[in-house]
This record gives sequence, structure tokens and C-alpha cells, in this order.
Amino acid sequence: MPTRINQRPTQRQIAAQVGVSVTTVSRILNPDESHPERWASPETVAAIQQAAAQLGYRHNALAVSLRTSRSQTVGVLLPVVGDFVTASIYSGIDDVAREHGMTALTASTLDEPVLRAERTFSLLDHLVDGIIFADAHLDEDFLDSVATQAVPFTLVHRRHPDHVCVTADDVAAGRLAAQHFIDLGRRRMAVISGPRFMSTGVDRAQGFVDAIVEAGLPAPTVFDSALNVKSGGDATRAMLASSHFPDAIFAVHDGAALGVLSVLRHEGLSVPDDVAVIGFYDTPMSSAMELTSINVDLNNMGRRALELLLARLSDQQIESEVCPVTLTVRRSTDPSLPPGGHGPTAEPLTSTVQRAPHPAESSPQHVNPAP
Amino acid sequence: MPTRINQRPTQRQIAAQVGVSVTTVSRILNPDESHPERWASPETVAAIQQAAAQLGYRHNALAVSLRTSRSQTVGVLLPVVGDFVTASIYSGIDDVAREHGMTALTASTLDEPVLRAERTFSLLDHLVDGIIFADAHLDEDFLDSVATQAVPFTLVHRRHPDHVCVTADDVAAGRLAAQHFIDLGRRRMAVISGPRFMSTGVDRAQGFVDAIVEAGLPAPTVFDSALNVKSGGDATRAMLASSHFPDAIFAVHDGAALGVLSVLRHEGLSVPDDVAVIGFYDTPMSSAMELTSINVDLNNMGRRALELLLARLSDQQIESEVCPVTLTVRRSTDPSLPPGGHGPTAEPLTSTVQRAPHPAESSPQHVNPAP
DNA sequence: ACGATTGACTCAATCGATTGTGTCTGATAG
DNA sequence: CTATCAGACACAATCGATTGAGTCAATCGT
Repeated sequence: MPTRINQRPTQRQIAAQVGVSVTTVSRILNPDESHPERWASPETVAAIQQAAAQLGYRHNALAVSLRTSRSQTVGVLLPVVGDFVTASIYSGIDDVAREHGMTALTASTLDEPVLRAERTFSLLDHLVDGIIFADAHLDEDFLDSVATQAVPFTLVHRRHPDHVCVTADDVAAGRLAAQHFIDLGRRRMAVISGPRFMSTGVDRAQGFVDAIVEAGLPAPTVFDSALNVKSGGDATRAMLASSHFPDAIFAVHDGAALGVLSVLRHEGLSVPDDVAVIGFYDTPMSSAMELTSINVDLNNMGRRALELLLARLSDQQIESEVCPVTLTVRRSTDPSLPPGGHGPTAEPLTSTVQRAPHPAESSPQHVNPAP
Repeated sequence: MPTRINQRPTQRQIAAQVGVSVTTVSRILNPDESHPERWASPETVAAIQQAAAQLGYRHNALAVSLRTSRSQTVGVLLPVVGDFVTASIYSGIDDVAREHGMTALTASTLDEPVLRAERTFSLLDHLVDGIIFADAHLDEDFLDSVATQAVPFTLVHRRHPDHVCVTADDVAAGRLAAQHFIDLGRRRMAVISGPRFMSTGVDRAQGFVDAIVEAGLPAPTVFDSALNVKSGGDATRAMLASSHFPDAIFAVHDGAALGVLSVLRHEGLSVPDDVAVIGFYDTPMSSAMELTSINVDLNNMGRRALELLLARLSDQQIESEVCPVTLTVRRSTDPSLPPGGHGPTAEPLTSTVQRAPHPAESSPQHVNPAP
């Protein structure tokens, strides 16, 4: 038993053992040539393959990358790591990367321009073949400067006007939320958006406002927030302090929606009787809190972002993609649904533009009859 | 303006521009020598630094790694990516990596041995300086074979008897949960653990059982589960079907706890009147669901895991570490707490062994008086 | 029987940086 | 006046693999 410790076998070792040159070893171990067996006799091929297996040979990815200037690596820039949304997106990216024998390098930028630049350069130092940005800012031209570096990239989740991106259909999502509220007979709407530089919040709020105005209803107030529990709560308190309190709140992020629910409950207001609430992303918390939420396949968005990037790397023309959104109706907008949702195993109800009819439930506890 | 497109500047280019050899350029650009200015005259140093800045020179991480066989890179193997627990751990690792100018490479293994081996080798192909495993299995000796590769590693979150790891104090956590139930006067306990190969669930269940038996109470039933919402619900249904239904359930994962709550509510049982429930990890969902949960600083666990690994890389002796846990009491065990928790901005109550007294709240709506 | 083709390889440069060992010049010591 | 030394560099091998351009012998066609 060859107890190799501390030393990875190299092609040189295989060559020495078999009695050929490293050239031949390299050619045999890279079957990507058009003529697979053109470079050696069957016996030599077998001998090399056997030696490689016996020594436990593996390519040195660094050496290969250095020589070929193709690293089989993509960089992924996330605003934060450890959050449901970005983690789901990354998961999809990672899947595709693995399917293509590539490695995904991640870095978090905290939405800070300096950190983003630093970490982008750090990825480039590793000669990534391409980059996926999940943290685009609408108003920055950092991406243009990256384009100068001749490293292809795509955006995911947040869009930028000048670059290819894979986003949720955020405008449609906003319209979906608005239409749901309108169908419920709500009239005084509000929307909790995110920072202005995030296309997600901006587009969702835009769709929401547009649909409501088109329906002839008063334009909803737009609150900017940091899209977390605390800022959602703060926005809600701001609403409570204002003269006309809404009867329907659309938060473009479940975290913010949770803050909304928490403050409403704390203030003794009933959901959805007094205020209906819609969140976004349909996180596990949504079902736990019986929060109506908009769903988009984040995993698939990640997949598509990398697939587009790979297409681009194959010199194909690529175009931005918009992923469909659905609305999962729960008790935060529809009290006629049974408490406890549909049990822990049930799939959420989904709809594309209108609320889908939901199947009769075993114990429909009508807390309040629908208006 | 030098519109370099497509080409990163190299030391060779700097050397040519300044009129020195790449040797000198390399020495100047690596100030880690004992004699910083020993290799060139001040004028040359300035010229090289200026040329480097002007060209926008950056080290080629691959070339450096290849030559020095130190990649300044660590691999992180996670069971899944996109989950609160692993994402939080990774976040801590990533922070430390950045602080040390290193890069963290991640890979998810889905707890499948084949995938774990494959992805581990993939990391080794990139010449990672070390590896952090967050997906250790108690019963596997895969790690021993990795040890043969002479790549240092540490474990995090899940332990293995033979290797250095950073874990939560899982046994203490189990005891903490048990003591809380005992203090509440509960007598029929159950614990929902995870698969047998995860030390987390095993240790937590062990501590829980030990403390209860030591208190002279009947030993709780241990249910194995997959630690997700569905399996938590399944376990609860199994309990409901059995002869002696518990009045206290400790789930070693908030996801499973959510399944418990969901099924209990669906069956018309009251929490905590009929059944008290404790979860684990104190996820955002815990506070949303008013779930009493055990908290451990996952981010810090990640930090420590990498810090230990780096110490090990500096040839220091390292030892396993156990991180303290705390219990955050909410309404799933204590109905005397006000609904809505402490508002979205409040810090959770924490305690180390006993439940801490909680501050008086503005509107303490006593839904049910404490027993 | 002889040039041409094919099969089976090898040579050597190269990717970008690091590093042990020179080399050369001018200043200093003796 | 020369041996010595330090300062300021350069040479060239090396890390592990890839790749265009050979080399050499056997085989083939005519």
C-alpha cells in the first residue's frame, strides 16, 4: 500500500513510472481532444491510466488554470451570505457549477462599494472565468468598470439597466399584490420598499403603485426601509402615527413583513381584519406566520444566471430573463383559510395573476366570513 | 489613459517598463522579507510601486499558489447551503478569512458520502491550505482518510470523536431544555432528535434524557427525524398516535419544532397549555412563532473553527472548543409572556442554565396565568 | 525499392510568479 | 593598493500542466 503522505502525485511521477514523457501523460489524461486515442498506443494508454489510478492522481487545478488561462471557476458576489434569499440563489448557482465541473467562489459585499470592489478584484485574482453579481446597485457604474476587465458577468436578483440579468418579474409581482388587495376590497394601501438602489424593491413598488392607480384608487404611500424586521416595524409605526392608516400593506420582503405583523399585533390590530399584509419570497417563516407571500423560484434564478453566463462564455448572445412570480394566499389576507395552514406537508397555493381557488379543507374555521 | 482590455498586467510588464528584472519586481512587491528595502534602491522601489499602481497590477493568485504551494485558501464543506444554520456558520468563517486575506471555497455535500468525497477532492485540487468540515458524521472514517492527505482540518457544528471541532455545548443544551420543562412542572417529555450520525442531535438528546432521569422523572421518548418541518410533524403525529402523549417536546432544530407546532395546532392542541415546545437555533422564525428556543452563536462557531485551523497551520497545538448555549424563553413554554414578543427591536431574553427573569412589559396580556 | 504517410511519441516553450545563487560596481578597511 | 564587503541588482530553475512542432520507425502505395 503506497502510503503517500503530504505529496500529491504529479504527471511527472506517472510519466516516470510508466516510462513515457509528461506530454503523453497529459494527452491521455485529457480526453477532450478530437482524436481520443491518437496520441498513444492502447497499451500505453492503459498503463498510464492504471498508474494514475494507483497513485491517486488528480489534476492540479491551479497549474491547469495558469497554463490554459481558463480556471473553470466562477465568482459570485452576494450582498450577504446567511440570508434565505441569497443562500437560495447561490444554491442554484452551485448546482449548475457542479453539473459543469466548475467551482463557484463566493464573496459577500454587504452592499458596500469599497468591499464590493475589493472582493471583485480578489475574485479576478483567482482568474475566475466569469462573475455573477447578486448585489447590483441601480445607480452605480462599478459594473461598467468591471466590463472593461473583459470578464463576462451576469446579474441575478437585482437588475441594472445596462447589463444582462435574471430577475423575478418584480413589476408583475407588485401588480399581483395590488390586484389581490383590490379583490379583497381594500382601499388604503401602503408599500414598504427597500433602499432606492435595489431594483427589487423599486420595481415591486412601481408595479404595485401602477396597478392601484390604474384601478382608480388613491396612490399608495411608499415607505423605504432596510428590509429587515426592525425597519418593517419602524415603517409600520410611522404609518400608525400618520393620519390615514392603511388597511393593506405590501412589504417587498418577508423580514420586513414580519416586522409589520409584529407591530400590528403589539398595537392590538387584527390581521387581516384591520390590515391585510403581503410579504415576499415565501420563506419558511411565511407559512409559519400564515403570511400571504409572493413566491419566485430563487434557486432557478441562480441556475439561469450561471447558465446564461456559461452561454456567454461559449460566445453565445444572451439576454436578460424575467422569472414568473406566484402568490401564495394565507391568513394574513384571507381569514377564511383554516388556521395552521394546510399542514406541514401541503404545497402552498399558487396563482399567477389572480388568486387561485383553494381546495376545501378538513376543518375550515371561518374566523371571519369573507367580505 | 491605458485602456488595458482583456489583459492583466504582469510583473514582466512592470519590469520592462521600469527597466529591471522580474526578480526585483517580485521582491519589491512582496514586502514580507525581513529586510524590506534590501533588494533595491529607494528610487527603484518607488519606480516599481508607481508602475504597479499605474498599470493596476494585481498578483496572480494561481501563479503564486503554484509556486509557493500555499494558496491562502480554505475549503468549507457544508451539508447544505441555503439554510440558516450553515449559512450563519459560513458567514463567520468568511469574515475571518477576509480578515486574514484568505479566500473561502465552499461546497455542499448533502450529507452524501460520495458527494462529500468528490467535493473534498475537488477542494484539494485547488490546493486549499486547510478544510473546515461542517458535515461530520459520527460513524464515518472518511475524515481519517483525509488526515492521510496531510491537509489540516477542523470540524465545526458537528463533532467527531477523533478530531478537533468547534461545537455548541449540545449536552448542556439538552440539559437546559430539560431543566426548563422540569421547572414548568412538566412530566411527560419527548425529544425529537436528528439522524444518528449527527452529533448535534445525539448529544442534545443525551443531555436532555440524562437531566430528566437524574431528576427522577420517567425517561423521555427519543424520536429520530430528518430535522425539517415535515419530519417534525410526522414525529408529532406518531406521538399523538401513541398511548402516552407528552406534555413537553424538545425539538433539536427549529424547523422540526415548527412542524410540531403546526401539527399540534392543527389537532386543536394548545401550546403551551397542553404541550410546551422548545426548539433550537433561535432562528428568526423562532421569534416569529414565539417559540422558546436554544441559542448558540453560530457565527462565532464559524469564526473559531477557522481561527483554530489557522493556528494549526501555524504549527500550534489546537484543541476542541465548546460554545456556550442560552435559552430564550417565549410563549411556547411560558404563556405569561406578552403576545407579540418584545417587539421587533427587543433583544431576546437569555439564560445560561435557568430561565432569566424577564423585564416587565408595557402591555402584559396574560393569556393564561402561569401555573 | 523508395518517397510518403501514419502511429507513437518527445522536445521545449509557456503560463506568472518565487527564490537560491550569482555578478558587478563602488566604497571601505588594512 | 588591494582584498573585502555591502548594495543593487540579474540568472535561471522551479511549481504542474498544456501544446505546437518536431522526431523516428514501421508501414504503405506503386
